Amino acid sequence: MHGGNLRKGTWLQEEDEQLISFVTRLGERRWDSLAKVAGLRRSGKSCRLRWLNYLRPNLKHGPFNVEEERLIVQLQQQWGNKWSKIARRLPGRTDNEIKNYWRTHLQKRVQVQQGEFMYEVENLARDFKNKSIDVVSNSEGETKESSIDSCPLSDWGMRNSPYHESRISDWIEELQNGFGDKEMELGQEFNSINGSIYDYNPQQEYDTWDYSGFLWDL
DNA sequence: AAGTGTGACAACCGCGACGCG
DNA sequence: ACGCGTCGCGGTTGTCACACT
Repeated sequence: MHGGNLRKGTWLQEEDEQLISFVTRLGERRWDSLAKVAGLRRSGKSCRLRWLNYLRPNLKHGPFNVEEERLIVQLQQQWGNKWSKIARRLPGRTDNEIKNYWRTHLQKRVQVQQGEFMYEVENLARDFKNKSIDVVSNSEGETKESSIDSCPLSDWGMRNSPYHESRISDWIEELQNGFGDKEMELGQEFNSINGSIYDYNPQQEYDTWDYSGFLWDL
């Protein structure tokens, strides 16, 4: 097909009406032929896109609701930019619409929200580190250096024990059982901090929604 | 009021997959 | 098996409206 005489850009109402009329009669196929038969100076691709994204019946054209937003973010994280696949889970929405909505509305929100989550975790970790240095100083009369700054967060819990325990929970337990009141108090504090970071249940699948409560308020 | 920046959405483009003769 | 036309997908660009200076 020669593209020299083809129209581009925004569709006119007459073109839409013409397209609807011919797709209804001929079906959603052979777009190049359909465009010719319909007398549309558009490429088959352009006709197909226009039909699928805007003219097809049962399309929703309003704003996305919260449930749809949640689903988009969840599925995007699960499948990546598989917009057509994601679109199949949102009846009445098109891949193009979802893709645009993701880029203009959701992507930034998710990035901000994830950044804030990591900020919170790092604060807790820093707090935890400071307390651990205090306790070690008190119990052994010297301060041992923590390697938190050089450790990835995921490894940090395992590596940072001043007793070089392989399990940080053992350390917490030891603190709570073996020390005096002051240390016991600290141990409980550790436990509460520790719990917020390390009470990881492998049976539970963590995803964005487990730590993104405020995403929808942004 | 005019110029500029930004966000939202529509449409196009390139490329790979698929089906058919 | 191969070539060609068509389709589907994801990335990118164009356009418009509105906010801001």
